[in-house]
Amino acid sequence: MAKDYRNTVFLPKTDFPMRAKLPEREPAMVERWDRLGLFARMREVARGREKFILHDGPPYANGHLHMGTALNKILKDVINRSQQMLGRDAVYVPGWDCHGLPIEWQIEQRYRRRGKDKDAVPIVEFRRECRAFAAEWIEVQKREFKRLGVIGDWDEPYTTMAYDAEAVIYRELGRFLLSGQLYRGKKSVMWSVVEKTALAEAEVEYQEVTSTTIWVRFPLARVSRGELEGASAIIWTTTPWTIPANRAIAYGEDIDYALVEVGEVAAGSLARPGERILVAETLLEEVAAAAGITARRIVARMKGRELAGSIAAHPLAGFADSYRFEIPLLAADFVSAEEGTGLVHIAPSHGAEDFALGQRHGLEVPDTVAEDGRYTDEVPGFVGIHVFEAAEPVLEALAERGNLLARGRLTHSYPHSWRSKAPLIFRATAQWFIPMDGPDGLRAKALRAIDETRWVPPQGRNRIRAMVETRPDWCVSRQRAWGVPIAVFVHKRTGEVLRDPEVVERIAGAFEEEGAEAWWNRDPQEFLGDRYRAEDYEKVEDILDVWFDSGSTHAIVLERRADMTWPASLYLEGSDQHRGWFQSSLLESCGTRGRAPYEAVLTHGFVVDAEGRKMSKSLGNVISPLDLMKTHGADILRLWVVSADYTEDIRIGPEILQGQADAYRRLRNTLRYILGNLRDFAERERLDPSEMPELDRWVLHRLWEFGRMVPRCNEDFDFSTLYSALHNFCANDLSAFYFDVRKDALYCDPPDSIRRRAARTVLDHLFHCLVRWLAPVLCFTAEEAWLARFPSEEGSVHLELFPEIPEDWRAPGLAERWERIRRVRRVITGALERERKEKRIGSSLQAAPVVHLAPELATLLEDVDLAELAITSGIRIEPGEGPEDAFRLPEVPGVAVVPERARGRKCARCWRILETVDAADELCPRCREAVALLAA
RNA sequence: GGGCCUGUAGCUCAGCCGGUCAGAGCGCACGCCUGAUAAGCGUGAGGUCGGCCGUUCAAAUCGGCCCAGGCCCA
Repeated sequence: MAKDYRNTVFLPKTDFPMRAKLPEREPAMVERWDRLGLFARMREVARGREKFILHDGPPYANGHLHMGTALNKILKDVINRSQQMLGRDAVYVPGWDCHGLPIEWQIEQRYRRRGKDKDAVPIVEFRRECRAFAAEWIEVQKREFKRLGVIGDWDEPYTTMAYDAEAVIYRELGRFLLSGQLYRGKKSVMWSVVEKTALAEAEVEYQEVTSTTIWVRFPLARVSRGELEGASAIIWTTTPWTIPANRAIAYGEDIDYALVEVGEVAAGSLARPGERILVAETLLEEVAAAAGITARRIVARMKGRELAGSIAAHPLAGFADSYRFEIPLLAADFVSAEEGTGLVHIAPSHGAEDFALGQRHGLEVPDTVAEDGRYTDEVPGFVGIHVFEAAEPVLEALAERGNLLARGRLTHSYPHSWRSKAPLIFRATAQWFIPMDGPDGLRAKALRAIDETRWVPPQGRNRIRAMVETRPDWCVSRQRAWGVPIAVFVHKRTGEVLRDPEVVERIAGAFEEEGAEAWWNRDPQEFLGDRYRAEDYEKVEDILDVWFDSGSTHAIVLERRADMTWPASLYLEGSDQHRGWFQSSLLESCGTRGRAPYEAVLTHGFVVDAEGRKMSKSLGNVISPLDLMKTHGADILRLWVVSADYTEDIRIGPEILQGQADAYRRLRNTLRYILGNLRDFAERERLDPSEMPELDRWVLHRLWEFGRMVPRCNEDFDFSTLYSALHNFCANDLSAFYFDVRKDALYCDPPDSIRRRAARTVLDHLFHCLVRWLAPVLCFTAEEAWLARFPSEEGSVHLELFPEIPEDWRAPGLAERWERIRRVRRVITGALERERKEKRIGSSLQAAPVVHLAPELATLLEDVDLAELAITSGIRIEPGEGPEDAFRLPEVPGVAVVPERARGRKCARCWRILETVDAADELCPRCREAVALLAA
C-alpha cells in the first residue's frame, strides 16, 4: 500500500456545482435580479455611455410564449447584453401590441357563451373588457420572458393601449391628416349582407355551394393585333351578379392564347358559326364543350403580353342605355390557365385582386351594391335587385346583348360568415388611405430610407424593397371596436375632411386623460370647439389598422422617454415582418419624419422541427419553450439560439437540444475547473506574462486573439462563429491540452513555483475573460460562476464590461509554434494508444518513450519539456529517423516514437514514475520539497 | 403561380470571388484514467457536398431544370 499524500495535493475545490439544475436555480436568479433592481443598476453603471437602442417589436398580448417569440426575445437579449458589455448603454424597453381583432374576438366569444350580443353592449364597456384581457396576458408573458433571462425595463414597459400611447398613435394619424396624407377612398372588402358589416379573413369560413357559371363575350373594340379585329375575349365567372361592375379583363403575360374561329355548333348552343373567340389554348377544349362548339379552327396563337393595349366593349353595352365603358385588357400575375378561359373578369368593387389590379391601373370602383346587398342606382337596369337574386336578370340582359356564350353550374367552396353562416360578397366600401404616391411621395421616401438602412442579412433589403415598390396605398381603416379610432370629422355637405390642428390636439388631449374611449364618451362638439358645429359633421366611427399602432411605437417609446434616442439602433424581428412591422414603421416614420425610425434591421428565420418542417398542432411537432424551462433551462435554450445560423430557419428537436445540453456541460465544467483551481488565489501569486513559461503565454496569446474576435462577432451579431470558437477553445485548447498538462503543476508543485503561479495567473485571466464573454448568452450560469468567485449580496457579472486584453499578451508566432508542437504531441499520444491497446500501459505516466526527431523539429522542441506536454513520466529525444517499427503519423513527418515503459518507482504524490523516487517516503524530489514546505 | 431564401458527415456549423486528398466541435464506437468523477484523457469510424443536366482542362463552389423545406404574397 502506497503512502497517502492526498491531503498535500492541491486538488480543485469549489462550491460551483457540476450539476447545473437550471430549472430550479434559474428562477431563483431571476428573483435575485429583481431584488437587486439589476436593470436599473445596469443603467446606472452605463450612464453617459453611447446609447444602443434596440426597439422592441411588440408581441401580441394574447396567449403564452411559443418557440418563435422565445427565439426573438432571447436574440434581442443576447444583443442587448453584449452591446452593454461592449461599453454602450443598452436601454431595452419591452412592449406589447394590444388592440385588434384576436382580442376583440375573445371577448366576443365570452359574450356569446353568456348569450349576449356584442352589438348590444356599449362600445366603451366592450373595450374595457378588451383592456383587461390584454393586461392579463401582458403579466403572463412578462413573467415568461423574465424566466428566459430577458433583462429590460419590465416595470415600465410600453403598451399600445396605454392612454398616452393611444394619444400618440392618434397624434401620428393627425400628422398624416394635417399634411394631407390621409384620404377617404373605396376598397373591396369581404361583406356580410345579413350583418351589414365588413368581416376579416379570420371571421370567414368556407362552405360548398352550387353557383351558376357563365362564359361571356367581350367584343374587342380596339386591338393590339390585326387578327383580333372583330373577335371577342371570353371570360368565365361563378358570380354573374358582378358583371355589371366589370371594368377590365386580366390576362397572364406568359399564357398561350388561341384565337379560334367557330365552325359548327350543337343545337341550342349560344355560339355562332363564323365568330372568333379568344381563350387560353389549354382551356379551349373545355370552353368549346361548355358552349357546344363542335367544330372550330385556331386562326392565330399569341402570348398574353401581345394583348397589351387592347380594349373591349362591356358585354352589357347599350343595356338600359348604359354600360358604354371601355374595358382594358391588363396583365396580372394571378391569372391561371387552369380553369375558366385564361381571361379574368375584373370588377374592382367585388374582389381583392380585382381591387388591387384596379388601383394599379386607376380603374373606377363603382358603388354597385348597397350594404343590404341590393344594386344601387349605379347599376342601370338592375336597381334594387338583391345580388343573390341577380343571376337570372344578368343572364337575360347578357343574352339580350348577344354576349352570353354559355352557362353552367359549379359546386365550389365559397366564403360564409362565421356568425350568420350567410354567404359573403366582396363589396366596395369607404375606407381611409395613406397614399403611397401623393404629393409627399411616400413611396420614394421609403425606398430611399431602405437604401440608407443596414439590413442583416443583406437580402432583407431586396425583400422589403420589392414590396414597397409595388404595394398599393395603405388602407388604415377597420370597421371594428378595439383600436384607436380614426377620430376625424367629415363635412356632411362637402365631404371635406376637417383638418384643424386644434381639433386634433383637443382629441389627443382627451385620449391622454381617459383613453381613446373619449371618442365615444364625449360630445363631438367638445372636440370641435367654437369654430365648427357638430351637426355639420359626420363623426367617423372606423378604427385604425393595428399595423398603424405598431408602426407608431417608435414615437411612443423612442421620442418620449428621456433615456432613449430616436432613431433606434436596431429593429429585430422574424423575416415575416418585412411585410409587417418593418414596413408599417418605415411608412409611418417616412410619412411623418422623412426617414426610417431605425438605423439597422436584423431578421431571423422561423423555428422549425428537427426535419425542417414548420411547427403545427396538426403535425404534432410543437415544442413549447415553457416545457423546456422545466426540462433543460433557459441557458440551454439561449445556447441553442446562438449556436444556429438564425438568419435562416432554425431547427429544434430532442437531439438538437441534447447537443446544446452537452455543449453547455463542457462550458460549465470549464468554468468549474477554473474556479476549483483558483481556490484561495492571492494577488502575490500573480505573475507578469514575461515571467511565465511559454505554454502559459501561449494561452494568453489565444485570449488576445479572442480579445479581437469577441467584439467583432458581437458587432456583427455573428454569435454562432463566436460560440463555436469559444466551445472549441474550452474543449480543445483548455480541457484536452492546457488543463490536462498543467494538472501536475497545479496539484503538485510547491505553491511558490513559477509554473504553478503562472498557471494560476492564467486561470484567473481565463475566468475573467470566459465568464464575461459567456455572460450575454449564459446569463444565469455566468452569474452563478461570478458569484461563486466573488460572493456578494449585490454583485453581478452583468454590471461588468468585456475585459480589456493587454497588448503584451500578444505573442506573434506562438500560435503557429504551438500548433506544430501539438502535432508532435499527437504522434506521442498515438503511440501510447497503441501500447494501451496491447495492454502494455494504462495511464500515460507509465510510459517514457523515445522520440526521434528530424533536425528542424529538434530545433523547434529544444526548450520544450515533451514529457510534461505528453503527460509521460519521461521522454528521451533522439535525433534522426528512428527505427523502422517506430510509431509514425503520415500527416506529421519527421517524428518517430518508440514506446518504452517508465523506469523507477511511482511517486506516491504525483504518480510519476521516476528513478529519483525514494523508497522510504515514496516521493520524487519535487514532491518532497512541496511536502516539506507545507509542513513548515 | 410570384417574390425572398435554404438544402455539406447522426447534430450544429466552416469551406462556396472555381484548382492540396471536403474541415471543426459535438454525438457515436473502442480503450484509458479514477486526484475535474452523473467528470477527464486518447484513438477511431462516419459525407453520392439534395438530385439531374450543362459551362470549364478543373465545380461542394458558376448556370439551368427538378425534388424537399421555410417566410411573404396570390
